[in-house]
Amino acid sequence: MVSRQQTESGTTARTGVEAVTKQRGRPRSFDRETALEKAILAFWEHGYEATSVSDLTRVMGIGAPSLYAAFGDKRSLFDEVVRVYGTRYGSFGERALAEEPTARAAVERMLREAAAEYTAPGRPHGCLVIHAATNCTSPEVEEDLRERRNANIAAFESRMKAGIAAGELPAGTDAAALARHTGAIVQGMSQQARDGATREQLEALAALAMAVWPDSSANPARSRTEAG
Amino acid sequence: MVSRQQTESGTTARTGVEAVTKQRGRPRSFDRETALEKAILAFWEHGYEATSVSDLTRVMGIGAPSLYAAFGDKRSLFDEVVRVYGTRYGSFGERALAEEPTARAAVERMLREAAAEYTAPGRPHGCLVIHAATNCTSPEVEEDLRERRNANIAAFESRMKAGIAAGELPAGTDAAALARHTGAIVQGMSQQARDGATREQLEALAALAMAVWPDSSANPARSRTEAG
DNA sequence: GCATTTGCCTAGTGATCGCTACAGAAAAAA
DNA sequence: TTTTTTCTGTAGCGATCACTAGGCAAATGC
Repeated sequence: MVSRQQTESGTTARTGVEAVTKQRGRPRSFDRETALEKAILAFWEHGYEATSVSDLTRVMGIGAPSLYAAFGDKRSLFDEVVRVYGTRYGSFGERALAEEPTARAAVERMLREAAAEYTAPGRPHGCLVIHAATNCTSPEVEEDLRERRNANIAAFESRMKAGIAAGELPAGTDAAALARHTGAIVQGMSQQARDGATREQLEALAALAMAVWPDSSANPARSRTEAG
Repeated sequence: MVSRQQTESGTTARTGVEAVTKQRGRPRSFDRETALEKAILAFWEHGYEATSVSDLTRVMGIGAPSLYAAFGDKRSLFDEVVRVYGTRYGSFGERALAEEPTARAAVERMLREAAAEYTAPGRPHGCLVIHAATNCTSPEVEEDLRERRNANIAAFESRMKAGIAAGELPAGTDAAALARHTGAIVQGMSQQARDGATREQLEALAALAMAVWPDSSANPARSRTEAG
């Protein structure tokens, strides 16, 4: 009765085969997935506290009781929003870390993609995880996203340590500092995307930031028109 | 009758000589400056929206009517808080830019001091201007601090351009990108200070970030225990 | 058809928001 | 002292907050 409401109704897995059983009562008059996407955009743009339930019902196109029946309370809706956001919009970092052959290539790709993602047209700028729960009345929400941010930095560090172990980075490389630096660049890029920076400006920033890597070439701060 | 209430009462400048004229009515029962400092700390820690007027009256130790009589409404109190914060806590950047002989030395000092300021004990961590007005219901407050952040980046850029003109930086240096990069580092440091980073961690991050400068030495990402 | 189940809509809950009217209290001016 | 001026405390304003009770609507099961 409780958890049932928050899952997509109409499908049940039975004996390994997905069987569609007709729901008994009145069917939902809205599409849960598109309503969730609207909620993602609203929370993304205005943050957890500044997005009221009446804001949500307006942009989702449903009444408050429908929202509570389908998603639980505001907090659990936000939790789902953060989870889906992570897989739908915030996974480029993990993907780069997992797919690129070196830590350096992974971070370079991540920063380049961040410049594009954080300024993508038709979406709120910047990163939801970085901005949606700052200055919250309820500390739990704030703490939840804080842990995600710190987990990201920890993931950077472990990837860099793997790079050191693999010999792709010098043995003396300070993985923790490099990871924190990468996190600061990502967070700073997200902030500046919110503050109106363009994709090109963020790309230049990111390219410059790559100069801190041990095997970088000299004179990175030269303009691209001169240095190529 | 309107602006009078918001200034410190009891002193009036007359014919160039500061004359203390006794106030006519009942004197204020609290010290306006210490109450303002409490408000600074409250807004600094929780941000504009998450700090309610009742929060303010509690930490300031005064009633709501006294607050409104002495500081105007919540918005104008926040404006004063931001202004005083800027001179009291947020001026280390300007000072470094103005006092250091080179742009590079100025940024290096600014980042080093930021690591200390953003983690100073007994105060909220991070920067009020960066964090206190994200996700606001009223866009004006958000825009006000956004303009301050962008003005800071513009100040970085003009200092770097001056450095190029003075010959202390290579002529091809991309001042705009370097300024945005510096802004990203500062904003990232502030975010990480809020997320629990220590002063030492931020100092390592800042030292690493200085490697993007044209005249930096090689292999900056090495640990200090090995390289220094 | 009828009963059951489930979702939607109206209308509201108590709590808190920013803010203020009003009366009493404390000072100087008369 | 009395009057005038200003501040303080109580008490409450309308608006909005997150949230929900209750009745109706729309589907299936019989």
